[in-house]
Amino acid sequence: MSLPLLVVLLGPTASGKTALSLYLAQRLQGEIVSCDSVAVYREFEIGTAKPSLEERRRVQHHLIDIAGPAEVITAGDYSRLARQAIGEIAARGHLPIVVGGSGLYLRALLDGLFPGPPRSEALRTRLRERAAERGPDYLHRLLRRFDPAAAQTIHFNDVPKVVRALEVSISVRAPMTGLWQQGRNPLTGFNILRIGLNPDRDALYQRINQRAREMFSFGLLDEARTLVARYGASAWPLNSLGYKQALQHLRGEIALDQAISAAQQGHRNYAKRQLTWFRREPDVHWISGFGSDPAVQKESEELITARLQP
RNA sequence: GCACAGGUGACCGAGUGGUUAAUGGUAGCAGACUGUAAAUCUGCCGCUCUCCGGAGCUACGGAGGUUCGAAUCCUCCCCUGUGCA
Repeated sequence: MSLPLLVVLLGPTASGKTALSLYLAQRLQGEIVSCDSVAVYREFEIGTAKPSLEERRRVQHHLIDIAGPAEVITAGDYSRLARQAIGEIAARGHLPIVVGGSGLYLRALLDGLFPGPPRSEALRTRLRERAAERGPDYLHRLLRRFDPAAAQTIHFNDVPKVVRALEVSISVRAPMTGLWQQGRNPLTGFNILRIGLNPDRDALYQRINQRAREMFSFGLLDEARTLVARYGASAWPLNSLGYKQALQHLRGEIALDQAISAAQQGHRNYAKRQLTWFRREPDVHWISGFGSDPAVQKESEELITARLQP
């Protein structure tokens, strides 16, 4: 009895994951499970390069627009919801295709997270207040007491990770790295095929530059303005690439062309980080090219059909 | 044409006689990443070789000069900006 197939399509922003996923879903009776930490939010449209409504009518999409702009979705939330969606798709006899650029979300989905507590806003605020009083090293020194092993791995400048480790260690009353020993809760029951898109770096950067510029000409500023008016400037996803720069311009801090080039640069840096993350992902079938390229689409389709017929 | 100001490594920009291959920043490259991850953080970053301790070479517009020693001082030349003509 062979396990149902789960296709995972990964790659940096602007590598053509959407185009490829639409092609594959249509050819192979697939449904798409987005793995994108910003596309989960409604009303974030232009800056997220979500598939269009027309595309979403043609192919069933999941995990897009599942939360309001003022809500917070975490890797844990994503993992649970995505697993549910994948199970349902497989039960329907369709091919689940996970399409993503958010490395942590993908890992949370495939490998799971350690059995730790979710974030605690109250604890975090308290920690940060103390840190403000007692200096920048304070949190890391504290972590050395609560979880020496974690303190060893986490750089003292990496405040968010230090805070999370403290948050876990304090609320569980045991070192976080001890919990890690219990392992993760990986996704089971599927035969996973990972396909990675890896276009030429210069070509990718050019495409990113062009796309980021288009976001502005397609109305990113208006969208950002509306979101701020409705949900306030502190809505978390407004910190995302493109939106952040749009807001800086709306506040009059930078000129429009500066906002555009900052957004382009942010996206380029992000793409590079994604590639670093995905290089560590096991068993990826890397294809060098864009997902919009027919040859790449053909090659991916063949990879999948080879796995479908045992 | 004259008067100022200035030309520094891919870019911006400090340095104004000696621990200077040259502070910072940006870009770029590489890496990390266990519940905000489109976040956050780390390393490398003139060239060549390296037993990774280091060794050699080339560098601050160009050419000369002063000096034990110059990106830093002097002379001439080239170029840029601003002002006056």
